[in-house]
Amino acid sequence: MIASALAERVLSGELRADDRLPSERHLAVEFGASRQVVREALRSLVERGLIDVEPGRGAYVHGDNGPRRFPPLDLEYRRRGSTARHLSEARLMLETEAAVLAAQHAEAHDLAVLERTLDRLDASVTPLDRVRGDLAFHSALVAASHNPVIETMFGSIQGLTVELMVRSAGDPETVRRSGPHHRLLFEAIRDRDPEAARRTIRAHLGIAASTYGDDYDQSLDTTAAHALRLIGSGAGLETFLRAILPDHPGA
Amino acid sequence: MIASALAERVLSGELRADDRLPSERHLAVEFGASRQVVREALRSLVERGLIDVEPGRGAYVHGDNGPRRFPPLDLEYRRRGSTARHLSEARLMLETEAAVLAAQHAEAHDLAVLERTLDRLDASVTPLDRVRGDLAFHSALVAASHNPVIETMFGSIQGLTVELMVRSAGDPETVRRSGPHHRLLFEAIRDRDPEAARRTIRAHLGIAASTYGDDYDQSLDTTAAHALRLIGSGAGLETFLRAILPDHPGA
DNA sequence: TGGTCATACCGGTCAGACCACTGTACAGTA
DNA sequence: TACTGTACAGTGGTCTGACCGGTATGACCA
Repeated sequence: MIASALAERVLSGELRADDRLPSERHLAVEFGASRQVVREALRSLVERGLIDVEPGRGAYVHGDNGPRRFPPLDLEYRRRGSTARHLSEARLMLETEAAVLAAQHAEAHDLAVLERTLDRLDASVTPLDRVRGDLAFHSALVAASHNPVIETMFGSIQGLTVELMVRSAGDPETVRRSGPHHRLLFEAIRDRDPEAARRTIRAHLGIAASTYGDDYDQSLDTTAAHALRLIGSGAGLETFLRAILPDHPGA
Repeated sequence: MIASALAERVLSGELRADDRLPSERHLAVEFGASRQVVREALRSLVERGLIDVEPGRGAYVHGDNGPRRFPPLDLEYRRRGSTARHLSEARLMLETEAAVLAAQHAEAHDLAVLERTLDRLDASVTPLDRVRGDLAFHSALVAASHNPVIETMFGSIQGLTVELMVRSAGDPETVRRSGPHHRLLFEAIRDRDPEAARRTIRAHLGIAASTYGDDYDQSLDTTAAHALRLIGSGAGLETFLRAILPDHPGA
């Protein structure tokens, strides 16, 4: 009840991004409840991404400033028995559409970001760098589509996408063959050539999919375990993932 | 901390669907914390959909039985300023891919469900019936893709899709022109013809997109308001939505 | 004017108590 | 012996009051 009422304040615009909510003690008085109940309600709102709570300062409506986290759906996908094939199919769908739209809608700022991520990717040395750079490039590509629905859907697979990228980054042959696609993709978008963009992204992700072999129709957990073996990393995937997506809730 | 530890138990399979969690008092002892802190952690898990809490009985791991709700992302899409165009583009992307995959992977059960929803759609009389039937058909189509990632993404726009469908259902010309596509789509899938499936779904959704006119690049809120005017419904969209998706959290 | 300290307020947590609900076991009655 | 009702243990839901560490502001002093 309290959670719903407060959520309504946020959703209705009564409270705006970065606004401070009344204190727990004030809310307890206002709703005629104990502070504990208020805290539980606030916890719900935190979990829904509507607010952020800062100890000693108060609770604030989640800001529109800075990079917004995408609602990750790793859990949902895992629980539905998704395989590497399912994920790859979905990723191909998203990035193909995004590339085509980017070739139509990308603005100067988008191109600058894309080029910057390209430079960074070219300068990558370690697998961690390469995965970071790869993710940045593909995220910039999807952002250049200027379709927030598609972007959000891509964000929902971001953590799992990192696992795919770990796999690709661990195979030198894959890196060698698919590497040039990044630049070609950028050029297709810069030159407003949707068909070239489509062909390039499909070729690019097709190569990544070919690294799977017997794992392609295995569950995502199996896939992730093998990914780290490929890059010979001593750390667990969780640690690796945190290095790349610090805000990502544990999968 | 406690929330993470418990989530891990659920995700690791240590606790399975419908298993009962230890009581709050037991968890408080186990984690050396107060019951209040345990309750807040449990509230987080509830909000994440991992568990259900039943007063007087205890907390249970969310069951795998019965129809699973898709995590709706209406709020996220609205807050990112999505328009009817963005939603339509994403929907076209999802359903095109789903139709192609369905033509490759649909099984006898899928075809039976599709045909049943077709019959129901043909028998529709009121706008409510038509929207219900339309949603059922398109959901069955996406399910026939046998890709849980794509299905989940489609589910994330389900509430907003209903709003699109309300719009189409309110225009007799749109209903007349796009109606036959449903049967054609079914036949393409039955006959294992991905290209026909692709063409048909694109034509089908293209007609729906043409009902927008000036609203196409307006925010989704504007679009929804106009939708109900088209069908001359006395009820608000919220009521209409609830009649179709009873479990849908308020948008 | 800048630095330090005190105070008010913030969220985080604890302990203990009480309430309504749920389920099981046992006693009483037909 | 079988059925029904009651009591009790256990459940989650909530309240009250207290204490802790962190934050921010204002007052005072050098």
